Amino acid sequence: MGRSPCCDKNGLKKGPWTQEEDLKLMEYVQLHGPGNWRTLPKNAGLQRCGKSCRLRWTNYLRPDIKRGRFSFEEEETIIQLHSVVGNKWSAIAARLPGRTDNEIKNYWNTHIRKRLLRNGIDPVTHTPRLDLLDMSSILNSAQLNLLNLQTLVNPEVLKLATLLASASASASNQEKMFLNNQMNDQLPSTHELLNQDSTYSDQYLSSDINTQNLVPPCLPDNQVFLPSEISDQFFRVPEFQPSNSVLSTPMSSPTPLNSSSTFVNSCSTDDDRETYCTTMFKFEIPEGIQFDDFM
DNA sequence: AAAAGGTTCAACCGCGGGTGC
DNA sequence: TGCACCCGCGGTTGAACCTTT
Repeated sequence: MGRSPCCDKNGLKKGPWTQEEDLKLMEYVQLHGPGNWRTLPKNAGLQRCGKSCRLRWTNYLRPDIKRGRFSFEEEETIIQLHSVVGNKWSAIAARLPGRTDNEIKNYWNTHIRKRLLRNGIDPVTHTPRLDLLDMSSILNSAQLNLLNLQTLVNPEVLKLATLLASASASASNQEKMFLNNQMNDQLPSTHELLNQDSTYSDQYLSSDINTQNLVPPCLPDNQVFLPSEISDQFFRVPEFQPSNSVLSTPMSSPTPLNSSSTFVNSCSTDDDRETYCTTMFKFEIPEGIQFDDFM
């Protein structure tokens, strides 16, 4: 015997709710409390199925729902939690008072996910997108355009590229698989990539910026990337510090002038956020890198 | 001014876990 | 133990709205 439908579809209304329906639902729930969604529509005089009523109540009519823009803090919380629990919207919503899972899911799909993709971060794994890293094409084009190199890649992404390139040149297939697994384990998370203002981002955002300063601080100048140098020093994972994070709510924490946090705290629009995040993921190839040595 | 394309988000759908009989 | 039902979750849809050409 198959599962019976949640409600009799015949004669039941679908689509947007009217003010009158909202009123009926709110009055009923205020009197009897939420629950018993199957019998609620009939008792409340609504031509809707229970599911539709529950959804309308939990996502829209509930009195404790917070409407309006997501704050930087909320956005940051969503990214952090998503990196841990994935698409568990209800779990994320539980940590954001007044926000519904549906609202968070929509916000993720329409705003955050796109921004991560634009910044070269896989929104599922929260790591740099390896599918975008066609190493040979990146490095070949780098070689061809060495004199006019303004590649815009996150330093972590470049490290990956150079590591993979050097590994490809010398490693067996098994070694390559091992290397890939190791790197997946050691890659910094999305939040960490967006949260490195205490390391390289300050340099990138400072007014006296120059090419030499753009060398990622965890890599020595003129360093040649070789398989033997795959070590923790290249994957220094910064300690999570919410107060310094990229997406902190304005005025959330006092920070020094010229810091990235100060910059972010001045962000008030989506454009500001986008500009900031884009800046975070830009850098130039340092002059000292010897491409020939690992090609 | 109008058409086309893009974006947003409320609402729907199907599935699965939990529970009671 | 198995079935029916309730409820909640995550994925998807489509209408409304906005932006671009």
